[in-house]
Amino acid sequence: MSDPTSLPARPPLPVQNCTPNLPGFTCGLDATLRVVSGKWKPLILYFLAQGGPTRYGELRRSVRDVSDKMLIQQLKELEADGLVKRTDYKEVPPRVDYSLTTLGLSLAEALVPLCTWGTEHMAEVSRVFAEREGWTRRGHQPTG
Amino acid sequence: MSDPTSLPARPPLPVQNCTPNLPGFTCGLDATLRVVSGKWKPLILYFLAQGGPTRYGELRRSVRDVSDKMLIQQLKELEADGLVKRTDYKEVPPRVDYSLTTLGLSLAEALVPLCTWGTEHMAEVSRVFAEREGWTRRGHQPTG
DNA sequence: ACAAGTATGCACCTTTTGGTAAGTGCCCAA
DNA sequence: TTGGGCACTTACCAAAAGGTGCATACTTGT
Repeated sequence: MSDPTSLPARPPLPVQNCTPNLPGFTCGLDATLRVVSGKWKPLILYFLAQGGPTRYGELRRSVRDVSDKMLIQQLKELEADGLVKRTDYKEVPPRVDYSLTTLGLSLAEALVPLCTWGTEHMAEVSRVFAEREGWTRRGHQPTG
Repeated sequence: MSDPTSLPARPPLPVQNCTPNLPGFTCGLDATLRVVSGKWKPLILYFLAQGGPTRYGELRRSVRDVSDKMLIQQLKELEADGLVKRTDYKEVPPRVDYSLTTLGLSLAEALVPLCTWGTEHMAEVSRVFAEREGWTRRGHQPTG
């Protein structure tokens, strides 16, 4: 009956919507991950979702440890993907700000469950990563 | 009133839960992305969520174009992260299967909105990617 | 005996991603 | 005149991710 090889009566599939569609994407999730993956993109999305239109410099200061090159690059990609809008006020000294588009906002909304999951299971995930990488090297007080 | 510089009365923040927490993760989303990013991981999660315990070979055939090295590697990582369980039946010829853990299943559930988003906006995303990369090289009729 | 299938491991290489440091053109303050 | 802030840009480099192909040890089928 509970023979692992037969696997009867599957409970409701959690990851539906994941049907291979357009060329280049294996599924919706794949498409999504391509636009959000990038070391700083989630953070950028996060800050823009929170703060609304944000100037470059401010964003730069908000997203800690990001370099100019990286920030610009990720912003450009997000812009090219239609997730953020860049507004250049053509002033001098330069003034530019970035905000989420409707698409970007909808993505940010879709990300909420992932944020929640990550927050809830961060301890587990963190623990496992700590061992894989040399994470405790600087000594941020492990167990002892 | 709708002066872009003043931004009054923010609507509800969509990406809450994204508060910097444990060392190594900037936010929950960051933690989540670290465990799901990997070229084949979403697909693996997808198939496991659909099919339940799946033998290596079957998975290999399901996840099209994946190589042994990659599949094994991603499975190992997913296993190390506590998302999938590997069962070795110690038979000969070898028989091993992979299934989602409770944690893996909960993640798969959290991924659903992303799948949906990706599916809904795949056309847009695909279009933009087509131009960025050399996507049209095989000639799937561009504009001209 | 030989090929094929089973689930991996390993060596080597290319591509992608991320990071550092410097420079640009413009203005303002000291 | 020097220095700083603004929003970038560029050249170069290191690290991570991904890919190819061969090897293993054992069994079944031809």
